[in-house]
Amino acid sequence: MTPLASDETRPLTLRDVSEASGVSEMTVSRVLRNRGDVSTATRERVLSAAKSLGYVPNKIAGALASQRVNLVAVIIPSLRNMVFPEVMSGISAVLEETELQPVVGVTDYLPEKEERVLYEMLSWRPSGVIIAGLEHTDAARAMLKASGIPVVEIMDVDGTPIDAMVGISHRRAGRKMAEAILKAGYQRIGFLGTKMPLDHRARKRFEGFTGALAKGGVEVADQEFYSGGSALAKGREMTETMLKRDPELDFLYYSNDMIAAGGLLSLLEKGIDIPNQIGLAGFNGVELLEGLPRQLATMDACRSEIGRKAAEIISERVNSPDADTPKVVELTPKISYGDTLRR
Amino acid sequence: MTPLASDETRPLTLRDVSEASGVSEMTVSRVLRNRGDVSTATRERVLSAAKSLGYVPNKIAGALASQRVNLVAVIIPSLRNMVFPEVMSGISAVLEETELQPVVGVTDYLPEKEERVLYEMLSWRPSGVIIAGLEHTDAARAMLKASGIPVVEIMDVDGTPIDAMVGISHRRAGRKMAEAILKAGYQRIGFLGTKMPLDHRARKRFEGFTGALAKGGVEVADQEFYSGGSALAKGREMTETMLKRDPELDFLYYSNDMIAAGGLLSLLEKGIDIPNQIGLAGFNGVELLEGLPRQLATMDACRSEIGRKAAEIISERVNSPDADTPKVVELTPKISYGDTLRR
DNA sequence: AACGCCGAGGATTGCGCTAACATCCGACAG
DNA sequence: CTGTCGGATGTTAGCGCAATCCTCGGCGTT
Repeated sequence: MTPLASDETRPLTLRDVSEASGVSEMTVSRVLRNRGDVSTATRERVLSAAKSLGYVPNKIAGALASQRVNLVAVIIPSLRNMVFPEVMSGISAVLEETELQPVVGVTDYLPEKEERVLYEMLSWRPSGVIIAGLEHTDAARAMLKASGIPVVEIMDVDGTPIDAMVGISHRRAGRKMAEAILKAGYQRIGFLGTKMPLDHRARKRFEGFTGALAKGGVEVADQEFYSGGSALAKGREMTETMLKRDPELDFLYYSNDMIAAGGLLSLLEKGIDIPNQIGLAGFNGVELLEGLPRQLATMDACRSEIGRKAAEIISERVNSPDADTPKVVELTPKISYGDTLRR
Repeated sequence: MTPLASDETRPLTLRDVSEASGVSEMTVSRVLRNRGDVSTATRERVLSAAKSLGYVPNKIAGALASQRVNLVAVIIPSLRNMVFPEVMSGISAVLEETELQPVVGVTDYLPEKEERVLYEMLSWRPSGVIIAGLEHTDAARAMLKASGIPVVEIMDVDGTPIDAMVGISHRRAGRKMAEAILKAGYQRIGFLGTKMPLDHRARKRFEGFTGALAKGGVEVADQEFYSGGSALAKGREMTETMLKRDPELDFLYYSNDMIAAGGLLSLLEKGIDIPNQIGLAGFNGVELLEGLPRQLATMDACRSEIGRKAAEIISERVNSPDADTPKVVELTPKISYGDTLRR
């Protein structure tokens, strides 16, 4: 019970446990990993010795010796955008059933940082990589190819994967929303979103959106972009700015739900008739929306499903390297009209 | 430039680079780590060889050989509560200046999972541990003590740290809010929060809160607890339930800002006069609040500062193990009255 | 009684790298 | 011309574990 913690903590090794329990290191190793035949008697002796010493196996040594590392690198742009924690949940949920473990790296939407983080992670020789987006530096792409491990690019399927990809088509998502908006009879449409040079998925949605509008003979009447700050507050600000500039707008399409929620609150306060005078739509289907005064029109990005599928692909590939797992999984976001988009 | 990626990818080692550049493995190692004297000529030869092969060092082997691992384990209950990503930001910001790297483990607020996650992380022999909360299983506590590495418990300082702690006093936070509420003349006070058996910090706030109310001769008039679901929606529901049960309430104290925001939206829709008919307060000071129709009264939990301080302690301890770093850092949350708490 | 088999456990080797020491060589002082 | 110093490199020996192969003894079979 009492961890004896040798006087001045030389770190414990298998040898310590083996000496304490009178068997060879190998047997201790077998017991601790539940591998190979060990009699119940010695197993128990070893376990109690390990416990009383407070021994924690050294995975570094274990991984080096066995050439197996049960880690999956997960590389995402940010943790502060709720989208990614939700993807993580999906990943964790699946990996928990396996012996694999996710390890997160954050890129802050910077390609060079992505490259650095990737290098760091690969240097731990993970069993697989899940990485957000299809856009990477050449070096990053080369590393991923050369790594020889399963790589799943997630969130987006508008492009060519290095290995496999799981996500939705953001172009199509933008298009679908544009079609729904036109069908509902809106005409004068504003777009509000993030500054897009680094947010490829928002850009693709925008492209799909404007493309579909164009097909209907409509152009985006006004645009507004932000970066940084409280998304809710920015949504408010941008909405007010835009409506001041062009009071005739009858629809606002936001590149994410948070700014859309800000816009919604702002318009409601002004007593504007939603969805008749102005319609609104966001993107993502975040949980937060459920508590808003009106159900915001949005499009579910299948976040948790993306995480789950990606993790499943990695897990299968790790367990049976030659089984042919899908290379492209395109999920279909469904539009939800809520109360802010006429039907 | 072209990663030659030997026909059927035997993973690259130092030896491959050493052969490709005609120097010993040791020299390659020195170059790649920027350690020791190497002439500029060979340095460049080695670097270009490494690059053209696409060599990525193996940190597993490196860590085993050098007995040094530049990882800091960060163990938190959840990523879906914005509090923790914000703490993470603080940690990352500081660690980025050092050679240390954070690795996140998530416990889902479950003590046994915390224990498992901790065991996993310690088995990678990190250089330090940052762990949320002061409440851990005996086994977890024992592991941390025995690990011989710096341990910083964060978020909370109401208790005794294993090694060091950085946070705020949640009891005091609850007390302060109670005092502000009483001083403003509110009398009939409701409390709404998470089910608390596992949320020790919410519990401590509640204790401090009721304690201070008691001193003012007031008791909490009604309580309501939730778990799971969209916090914003839950805040709405709970608020409505509670007011139906006791329409005389004149103040609602929520254990976090998200449910408080839900309550705020709900009350505003009903046209209730805030803060005169009913006052509201939350806890955390989340960024989201900035976009709400009213500025919610809250108390800043110093999240990013906690992360930064914790990371600084770890970093200092790693670099100079005997320098005496502070063992307890108590930050002082400041109350912000906003528009929902009379002054 | 001879044989083989299997469960239980030990001995050896090496994973890829770095610490620590050893070596080599040219420069420079005396 | 010798001694010495230090910059630049190589050599050796593990780090802590798991793969692999090995030993040993008991047991059932024919």
